[in-house]
Amino acid sequence: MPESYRQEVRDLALFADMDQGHFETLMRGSYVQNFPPRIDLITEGDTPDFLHVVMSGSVDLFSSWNGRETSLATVRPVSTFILAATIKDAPYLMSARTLEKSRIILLPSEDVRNVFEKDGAFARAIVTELSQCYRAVVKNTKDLKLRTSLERLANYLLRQRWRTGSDAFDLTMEKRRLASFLGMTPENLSRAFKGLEPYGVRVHGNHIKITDTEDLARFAKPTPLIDDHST
Amino acid sequence: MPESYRQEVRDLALFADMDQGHFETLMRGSYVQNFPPRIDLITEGDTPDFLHVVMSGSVDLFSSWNGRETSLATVRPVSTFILAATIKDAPYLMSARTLEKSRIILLPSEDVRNVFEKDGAFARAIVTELSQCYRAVVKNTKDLKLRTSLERLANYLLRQRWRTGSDAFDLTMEKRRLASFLGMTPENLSRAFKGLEPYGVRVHGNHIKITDTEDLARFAKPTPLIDDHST
DNA sequence: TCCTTCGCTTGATAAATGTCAAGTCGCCGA
DNA sequence: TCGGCGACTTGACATTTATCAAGCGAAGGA
Repeated sequence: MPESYRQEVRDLALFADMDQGHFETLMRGSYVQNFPPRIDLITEGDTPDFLHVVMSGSVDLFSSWNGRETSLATVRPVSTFILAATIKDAPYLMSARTLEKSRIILLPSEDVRNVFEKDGAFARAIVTELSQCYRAVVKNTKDLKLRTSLERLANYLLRQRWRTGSDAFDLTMEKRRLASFLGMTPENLSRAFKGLEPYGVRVHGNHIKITDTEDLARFAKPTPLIDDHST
Repeated sequence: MPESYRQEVRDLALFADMDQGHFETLMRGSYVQNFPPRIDLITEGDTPDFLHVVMSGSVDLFSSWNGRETSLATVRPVSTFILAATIKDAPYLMSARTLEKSRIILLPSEDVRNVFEKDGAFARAIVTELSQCYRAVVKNTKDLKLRTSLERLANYLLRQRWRTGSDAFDLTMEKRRLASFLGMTPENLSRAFKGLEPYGVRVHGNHIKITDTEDLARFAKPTPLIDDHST
């Protein structure tokens, strides 16, 4: 087994405090794999084989029903996905595909469950991770149910501004995926960008410039209870 | 401290396997309280004082933003709420109010966190509970983003049919709250019920009768990946 | 360089959903 | 028994959002 990624995994909050022997057990069955862009990693409804850890690149979590599809989240390094399904040994609720070239570590689900049963520190780390995920989804639900698409876009842009620390930034995903993530069509997103021009939003391709943050915020009315993704 | 509710709590999956001494610690600071209907229990944005356990009655979890309000979930006996906020010691993302007369046990958040840090079995039980909650919210998000309001109502009715095991049942909440829960206005819900008549849905007050399940299911296209709330 | 492809935009239109106002109905207390 | 309140319904209308079709324009391959 290559040593190259052992330390990267060990440094993750999820694995940092666990027993060394248990960690070895996990690593023994694990492997790392490089995927090209647009490769399907998992399909919703399947049973978890591996816990996935994204080391580089990015992964789209999405779901389909009745011919429709929606993007639910983007996983960026370094974090895991499908943790809940792995622990419960329940079917995936979302599908996953790489967005770009990605390096992903695979930990056999059964090993993860076995170690989880024995290792209290690991269980506590999982609680922390799951709490974070749970709260993120709740915030997303509030965003969807309480705001119009224009308001969702405005707040999304303010979050990006906060994340990058700059009034000018590039969108981190295609507009079509952003539209899906925000729960609207690409056409509607295009018009929503236009609709935010009066509030000081300039768009050139995927480059965004916010010329009047105060004005945009007055419209968007951001709140940490929806828009602060760190707590 | 009254012994009356000790065993009820101990029997909950969340507390069943934990160390006896730790359980005593939790119970020492706890108390039970009876609330009338429509009483506010917690307000979003506040910091968790107590983990709440609903022993009887029911509690509405909701959220407000910019003068709008939406119902996110109903908590029924016996289960807890605001577990994630308690563990993370982060602000509540939802408000809670009793829907009916309710008996609720309150466990000081700090005690919960202290025991969580020491007790692996408790941590594992929390993981199980949080996984369940997380997956429930993801399913709800898929319901919201992939379905129209008519489809959401149709699938809701099929879930109720499944839950009660009968083609005829009463709605468990006011229509206005059901509308809010399903992400629509009361007016729209009223029309949606009408829109499902051709598929064999009869409504009299809050009594529902499904005369042609096959037909309704053909329209609703339920899937366990959204509608099975047990996994 | 030219051509194709694909994502994006735009316009016209349709469908879904929300808003406002007025009514109906049933329940509960005086 | 009689109001009166509140939830629900209904109709008319406005707004939001989706759909369909056409066109634009940048990126990449022949």
